[in-house]
Amino acid sequence: MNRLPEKTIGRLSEYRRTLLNCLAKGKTHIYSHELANLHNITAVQVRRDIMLIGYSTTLKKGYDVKALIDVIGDIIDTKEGLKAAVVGIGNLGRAITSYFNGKRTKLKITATFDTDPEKTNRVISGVKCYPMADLNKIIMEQDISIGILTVPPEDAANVAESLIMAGIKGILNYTSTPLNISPNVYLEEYDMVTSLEKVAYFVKEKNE
Amino acid sequence: MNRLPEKTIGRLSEYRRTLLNCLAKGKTHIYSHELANLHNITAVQVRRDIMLIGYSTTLKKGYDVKALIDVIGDIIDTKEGLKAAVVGIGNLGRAITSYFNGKRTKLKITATFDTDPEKTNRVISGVKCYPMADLNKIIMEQDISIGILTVPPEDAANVAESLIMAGIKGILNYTSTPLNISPNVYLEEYDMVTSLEKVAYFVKEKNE
DNA sequence: ATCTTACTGTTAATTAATTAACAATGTTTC
DNA sequence: GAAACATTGTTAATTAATTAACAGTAAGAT
Repeated sequence: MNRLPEKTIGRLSEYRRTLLNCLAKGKTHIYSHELANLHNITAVQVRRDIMLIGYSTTLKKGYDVKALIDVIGDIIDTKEGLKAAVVGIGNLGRAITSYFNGKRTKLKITATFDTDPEKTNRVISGVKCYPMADLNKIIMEQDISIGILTVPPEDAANVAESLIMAGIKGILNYTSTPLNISPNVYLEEYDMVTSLEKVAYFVKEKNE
Repeated sequence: MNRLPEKTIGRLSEYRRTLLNCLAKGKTHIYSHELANLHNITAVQVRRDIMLIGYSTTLKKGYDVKALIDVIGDIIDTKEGLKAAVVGIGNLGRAITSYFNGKRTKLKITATFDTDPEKTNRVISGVKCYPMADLNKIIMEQDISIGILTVPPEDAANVAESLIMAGIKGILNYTSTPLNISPNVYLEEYDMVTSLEKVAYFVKEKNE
C-alpha cells in the first residue's frame, strides 16, 4: 500500500474511535454521511479516505462497523504494537500518560522519565517514572520506539537528541521548541499556545 | 487586511515566540533563512508569510526583530486582549492554565470550571476555579470570549453548548469528541491520541 | 418485474498550500 | 566606484487536499 496522506491518517484514527463508540452502542452498520456528520466533514471525504485504505462494501446499508474498525487497525497498528515513553512528567505528561493507560492495546506508554528525584523511581499515572540517567538503557531494553516530549522548552533539544541516540523512531513534541532532527525520525509537533492564539485571531476576525 | 490562511497564522505565532527569544538574547535583526532554520521550514515560506502581513524591510540585514514582533502582535492580538476560560481542571486543564499564567498579556485565562466540589471555589494553577453552575454568569461578567475544553469526552457537547449560550466566540476542544457547533463560533480541535497514532503509523511505515 | 431511490466508489475539477524562479536592490569587496 | 554577492518581495509553477460530478448498483416500492 502506498503511503497515505497525513491528513487521512489523522482522520482514520478519529473514525476508528467513533466507530468503536458506535459498536459499543450496538450499531452494526454506518453510512458515509453518518460518519461524516459525526466529524463535521463531508461524506465524500469519508468515502475517499475509506477508498484509499482499500475497504469497500457491497451492501447499500453502509459500512460494516466492525470490519471497518479492523481495516483501520490493519493500517494504523502494528501486529505486535508499539511502545512509547513520556519524558517530563509534569501536568501535561501526566495527562497524556493517564489518558492512554489501559485504553489501547497496540500502543502503550511503558515508561516515563523526569529529572526531579521526587518523581523518579515511583509509579505515576500508572507508569513507572525513571530518572533521565536511565533513559538510554530503558528505551533500549524495552524497545520503545516513540518519545513524547513534555519537558520545559529549554530542555527539548537535548532530550530529543538523547531519545534519538537511544534508537527512538518517532517523536511527538509538545514543547514550544521546534526540533531540528534527522529525517529518519518522524516528528510531529504541537503547541498549545499557537492553537490558542489561532483561536484568538479568528475570534477577533469574526468581530470585524 | 484580508483574512490570512490558518497555516500562516499558526506560523506567525511560532515566529513571534522565536523572535522574542532572539530579542532576549540581544539579537536585533534576523534573516529569513535564519528564522526558517529555527522552524525547519524554507526561507521562502517565511518571506511569504511576512509578505502577507505587510511587513517589509529596506535593509539587507534581515528583519528588525522588534518591529516584526510588533507587527505580528498587531495581527494576532487585540488591543484590549481576550480572555479565556478552561473547563475541566484535571491534569490537562492544569497544564494549560499554568502554562499560560503570566506568560501573555494579551491573552489570559481568567477563570476555570469544574464539577468536582473538591476543586471548585479555590485557586488552582493560579486561577480561580468555579463550579459549573456559575459558568454562564462568570463568562458573561468577565466577558470571556474563548473556551478551552478539557472535560471527559462524554461531557464535551453539553459544555460546548453552555459555553456558546454564555456568548463564547471561540472554542479550543481537547476532548476526543468532535463538536458540531454553530459556524459563528470558531472551533479548533486537537486530539492527542490521534497525534500519537499518526506518529505510530509513520514509524511503522519507515520500517517497511 | 420494473421503477425509484439512495448509497458507494472513483475520476475530474477546484481550491489551498507550498515551492521555485527571478527581478530589484542594498552591501561588501576589491 | 564597479563588480560580485546576498537578500528581499513577489509572481508563477507545482504539489497537496478537498470537493464536485457522476456511473454503477443494491434495496425497497409499486
